[in-house]
Amino acid sequence: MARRRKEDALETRERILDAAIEVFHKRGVSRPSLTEIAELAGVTRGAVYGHFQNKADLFIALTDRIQLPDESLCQAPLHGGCDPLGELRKRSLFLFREVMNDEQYRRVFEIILMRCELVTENGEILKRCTESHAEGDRRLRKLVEAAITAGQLPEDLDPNIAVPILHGSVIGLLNDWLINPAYDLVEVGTRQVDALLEMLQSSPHLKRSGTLQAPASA
Amino acid sequence: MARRRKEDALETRERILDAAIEVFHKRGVSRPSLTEIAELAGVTRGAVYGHFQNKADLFIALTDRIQLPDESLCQAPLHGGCDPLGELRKRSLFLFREVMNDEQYRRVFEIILMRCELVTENGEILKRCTESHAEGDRRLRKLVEAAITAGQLPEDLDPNIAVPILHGSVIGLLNDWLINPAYDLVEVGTRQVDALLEMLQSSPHLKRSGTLQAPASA
DNA sequence: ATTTAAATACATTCATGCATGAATATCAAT
DNA sequence: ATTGATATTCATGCATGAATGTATTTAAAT
Repeated sequence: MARRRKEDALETRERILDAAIEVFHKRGVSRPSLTEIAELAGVTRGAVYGHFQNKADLFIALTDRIQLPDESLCQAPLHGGCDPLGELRKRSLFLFREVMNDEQYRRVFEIILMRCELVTENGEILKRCTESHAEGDRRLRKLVEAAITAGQLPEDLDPNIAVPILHGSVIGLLNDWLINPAYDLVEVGTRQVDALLEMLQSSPHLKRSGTLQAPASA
Repeated sequence: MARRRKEDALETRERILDAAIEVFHKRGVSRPSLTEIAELAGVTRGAVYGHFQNKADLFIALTDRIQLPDESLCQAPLHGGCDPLGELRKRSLFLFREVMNDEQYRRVFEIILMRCELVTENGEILKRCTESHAEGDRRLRKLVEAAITAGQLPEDLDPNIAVPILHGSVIGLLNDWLINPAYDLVEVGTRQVDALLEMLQSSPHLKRSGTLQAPASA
């Protein structure tokens, strides 16, 4: 074939990306050839190489279109800070809703989560995953500490305990649901977050005293 | 080279398996060739084909040596049933301890979790993952229901809510820790489980009334 | 006329799986 | 204990196929 208009070229690019999502989602990232993706997109391999350097580059372009859960959960630097817990709740529910309702988002996320190999050869996405995870923890910690300062959480709550539990529970529910979406994620998620926040306020098992823990200075 | 004694042959097999763990853990399952694994094991590809049919077969042999978290979490059909909550607690802590202390176990688990592609071409491991997940949910539900019957949890606790939250939280913490093992999993895990069980007993957000939910018949 | 999207053709690389062969372990028979 | 036959582990070499990346060509848009 021959040259298309600029708009057509962009559309071709999108078609390739969509085809790649479908193929990667069904067969993983490593196995399928570019031929397979090209054919599903209705073009030849030449077109793919015209838009992307190689499969890794195509994969990166795909993942750039979505936010990872940790990125979505902990984006802005908690504006204002008047209601940290409300902020946390809002963001969690937003994430649950987005994952549940946006099919395309979900499929890309499923590819990253369980249909690609997080190794150095996939440097870009590996980096994003680990860094967003770490950054998520950091932001979550700030939220929790702000909540303590604001009086929304008890003084003697141990962030070293609360943060990983909170993070693991929310992200864990999300991942679980992706594996087996047998329930209403938004409803269960809402209840989870509410119950967890309540738990942070009241549970003696999350206090600093329990086991020896580096006592927060100041 | 030539034939070895039976024991030597078994040792060769083990060496190949260990080499495969190392290679898969570092570079993922799909990329490395059998040559790479053989060389690390100090043999040639011929030896690998002598012990395993192909890479997929080798990978299966690897994963057969460990239990998945859900398998470990929900093995026996809850013997006796006098103390369901204690049973649940015990199993969770056992899992946390095992993952934290057994390096080999952990590496294989990390391969399954984030260094292989869970697609139909990897049928065996995909099946194990999805089935153990489902079975884990089923067993967890039985435990929760038994706990309600035994009076350890409130009558109006909604298992449809409690089970996914419990499962997601525990498995989520485990997965989180594997990504970034920056804390003591056993300590945080213990506190998490204790706080969660407490939460199940007291939180109004996990009751049946909240939103319309299929009322458990009888 | 020139530029560019996309097809086509081609060379190269590489992993796989198998067939073959070497050399020792194992065991039965003496 | 020695010998001989057999089985078995592992190395080697080869044929095959497939995917990749690039170079070249085509033909339309500007």
